[in-house]
Amino acid sequence: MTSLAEENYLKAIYKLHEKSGTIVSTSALADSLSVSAASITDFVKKIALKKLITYEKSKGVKLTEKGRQIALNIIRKHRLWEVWLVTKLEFKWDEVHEIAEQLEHVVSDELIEQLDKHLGYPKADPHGDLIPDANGQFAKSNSKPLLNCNAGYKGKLIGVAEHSNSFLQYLTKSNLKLGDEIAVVAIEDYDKSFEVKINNKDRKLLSKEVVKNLLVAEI
Amino acid sequence: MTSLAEENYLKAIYKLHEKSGTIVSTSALADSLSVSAASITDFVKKIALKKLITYEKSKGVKLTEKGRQIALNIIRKHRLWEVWLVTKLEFKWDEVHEIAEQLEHVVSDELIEQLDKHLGYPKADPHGDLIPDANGQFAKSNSKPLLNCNAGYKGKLIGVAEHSNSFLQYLTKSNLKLGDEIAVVAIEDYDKSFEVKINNKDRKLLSKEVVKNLLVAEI
DNA sequence: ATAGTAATTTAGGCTTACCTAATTTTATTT
DNA sequence: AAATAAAATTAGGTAAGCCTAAATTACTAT
Repeated sequence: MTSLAEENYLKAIYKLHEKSGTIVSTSALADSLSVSAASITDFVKKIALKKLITYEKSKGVKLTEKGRQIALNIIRKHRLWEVWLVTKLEFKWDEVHEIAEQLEHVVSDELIEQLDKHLGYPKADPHGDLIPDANGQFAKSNSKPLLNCNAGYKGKLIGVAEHSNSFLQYLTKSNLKLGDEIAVVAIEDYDKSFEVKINNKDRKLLSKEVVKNLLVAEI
Repeated sequence: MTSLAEENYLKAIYKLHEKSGTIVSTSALADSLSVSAASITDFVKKIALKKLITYEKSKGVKLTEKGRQIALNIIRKHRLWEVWLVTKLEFKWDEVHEIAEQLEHVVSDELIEQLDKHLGYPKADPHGDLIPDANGQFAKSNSKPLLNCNAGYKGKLIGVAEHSNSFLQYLTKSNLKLGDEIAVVAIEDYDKSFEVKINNKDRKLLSKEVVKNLLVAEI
């Protein structure tokens, strides 16, 4: 029904739209999928005929509701597999992406149902990203970047806004993980670096770059 | 490195050779892969150039050691995934084949290592088929078809020689499963049907067709 | 407003893995 | 051994998903 390439295009479009909020350009897609712009134009025309996206010549593409549901299903599968890899197979959070990238394309609704059950119906993946349900519905979340918080704020680290290996490994090295309690002791006005206290114990200095990518919520 | 199609061809050649013991013919492969004979000839020439098989024009193909190792690795992955599906995800033994058929192509040595560990290093899949180790080595097995046993024989059901859904469902319906103790009470000479006793309790009549496909071993 | 640059599309091609129809080779039967 | 049937191969073609190079369209800056 939906080819591997189609699934990857739809997922990429979803993610780029999520990031920018706008119509997705040919070059953004080409970049994200590591495919030439010419190939994108070709492919995009084809899946537009299948009503998975709308395509405005020279402007870009948008997902239709049908395309969006397919993208969300892939994302659901990807995140469930990541949970499995970390909780059952002892992988680290920076080791699961490429494997989940393959597993997400396995086709079987019963498999995903049983996997979800096996994992205890998790709401988020190992990076704190919410897992949409079988209908593409997300739970509500009131997380915000730590950067937006003031001195005195106290909350829990519930996700990261950046998934690069280097960032994830930096956090691991710094002994920061999801669930940790973070209290903002002080904010340096000059460079927006944060002095924080982790789990009421360790004091740490975090750069603006870092706190921008830490997502926190009320305890 | 190895494409999906290549993996499936190598696996099919392995299985056909296992069954027949001979060189594998174009038509047997065409049949098994549901692909035209002409396509088989084409493809077989290509993978012969890659030294995965040897190809004798108009006679058939054989795996090279390299091809055999790839085939065994796919079989290893397939069987490990089947164990996972049955033991962790609560699937029935007649429901796992098509899903494992997809999962077997996921590429990650660490994944398979961790999966193997997670499952407790199983030696056999849910149908009793042995799982080769990472070097393509099988454990020894002394199973034989129940058909080859005499009246008075007592053994354990450790595998099946036929994997069709209808056979597996027949066994399930008959309340026969791996691990059951089977004692041969009598053999009807006329049609080679077996009267057996299961787990020292239920008496059952099994046709020749059935006992041919039940693999037993000493307790 | 127009030149220059960047983004996009068109045109023409390639590879992989398939196909059908025609031909050739091998096996079987009389 | 010749005739027939079955199996395998060759020849020519297709669709999917990619490519480069050239042409076009859109954006930016003076």
